[in-house]
Amino acid sequence: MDAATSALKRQGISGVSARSIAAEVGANQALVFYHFKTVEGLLAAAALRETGLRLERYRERFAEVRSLRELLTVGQDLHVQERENGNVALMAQFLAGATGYPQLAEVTAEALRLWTVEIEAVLTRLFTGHPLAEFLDLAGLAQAVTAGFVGLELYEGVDPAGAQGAFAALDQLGLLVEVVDGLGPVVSRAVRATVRRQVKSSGAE
Amino acid sequence: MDAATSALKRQGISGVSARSIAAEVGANQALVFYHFKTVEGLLAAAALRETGLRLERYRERFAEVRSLRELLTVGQDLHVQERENGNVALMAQFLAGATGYPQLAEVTAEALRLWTVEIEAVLTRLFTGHPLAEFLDLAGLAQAVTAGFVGLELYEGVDPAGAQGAFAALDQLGLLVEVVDGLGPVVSRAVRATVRRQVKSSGAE
DNA sequence: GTCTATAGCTGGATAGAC
DNA sequence: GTCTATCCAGCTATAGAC
Repeated sequence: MDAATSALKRQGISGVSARSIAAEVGANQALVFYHFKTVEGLLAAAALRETGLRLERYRERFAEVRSLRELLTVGQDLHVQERENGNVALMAQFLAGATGYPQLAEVTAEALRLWTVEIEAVLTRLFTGHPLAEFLDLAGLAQAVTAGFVGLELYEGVDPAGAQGAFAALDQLGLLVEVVDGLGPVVSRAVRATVRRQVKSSGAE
Repeated sequence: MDAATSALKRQGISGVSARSIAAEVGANQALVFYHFKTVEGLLAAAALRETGLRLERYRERFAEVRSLRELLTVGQDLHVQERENGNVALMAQFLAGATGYPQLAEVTAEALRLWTVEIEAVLTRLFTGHPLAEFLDLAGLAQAVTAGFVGLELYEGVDPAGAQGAFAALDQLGLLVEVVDGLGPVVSRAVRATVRRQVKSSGAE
């Protein structure tokens, strides 16, 4: 499975094969079929195992997050580290492989779900007791965060400077939100009242 | 080039070949090499042409956007339409193909840049005269929006319901932002002053 | 469980007829 | 510009020795 992931990182989904994977660890090509039945089966197994490893590694960090900007910081660390390890390219390959490889599509969805659950837990913690909590769909936002992160990862794959710029802009935006958020109870109440009115009239989806 | 994109949509980067592309239009496999030198060359040419077509089609819509939520709406329309046409899967294939196919990486970056420019123009229009305009990095945010959109597209590829949830949550968030934004000059001035102070002390990146 | 060997296929790419 | 024919490399998957 290690060989599968590293072959995928190096050669992409279109270059990977039972042979290239086996060569990665100096093993024999036929073993892939003996153990995993098909190449796709091996890739799927490797994907699930890999996601588990990554999640374990970051669960602690997630638990320590106390603000949106801290979440972004963890995201950035994760981004840098995972990129160095090549796991970003890996995700791209799985997403691409989802077209035409149903088994791969399934495990990729499962992997993203696992990340989303983790993020939703963080968001729930952050917004417990927040005046606007009732107007936010945290499950949906967690999905948006996961999706956005995936997008940033892939964006960096083809335009590193652009991704940097995006992260910086988001950090600045996070700062803004925090400031607005910290304006105090008077503003907070005003916002709350206005939101309630507006939400009613516009019919929040 | 039409054949190239449609083959890519149907079979993914790992399934595409000079033969499968040629078969798509009942042409001969050797023509790929005659006209484009390599398969990768054909894919790159097709990518650029496709991006141009998409952009033309949405430039008008972008020009009519008057708020963040309208931008999201256009994004959602774009999302639905492009997904129906299979252009989402296409983008995933290009991003994945960027690993190991340098020419593909280059044109993919170029395509994303073109979208980002378009979005930055919209953001600039939206935030001209806005009290917080000076604290926002619009170029970076445009990149973040493009990246986020790509992520959502790919997310939907493996988990359609999840992407729906993300879009809904973002819409709700957009509503919130608009409400806060419309609180009037008093709050607006307070935010501005506070932000200025905070930005100075924390040193905005 | 791991190997060799091999069948059968599909791929990129070229030469050359038309 | 489009085709046929072809070379050769690489692929999945299996059979069977060890």
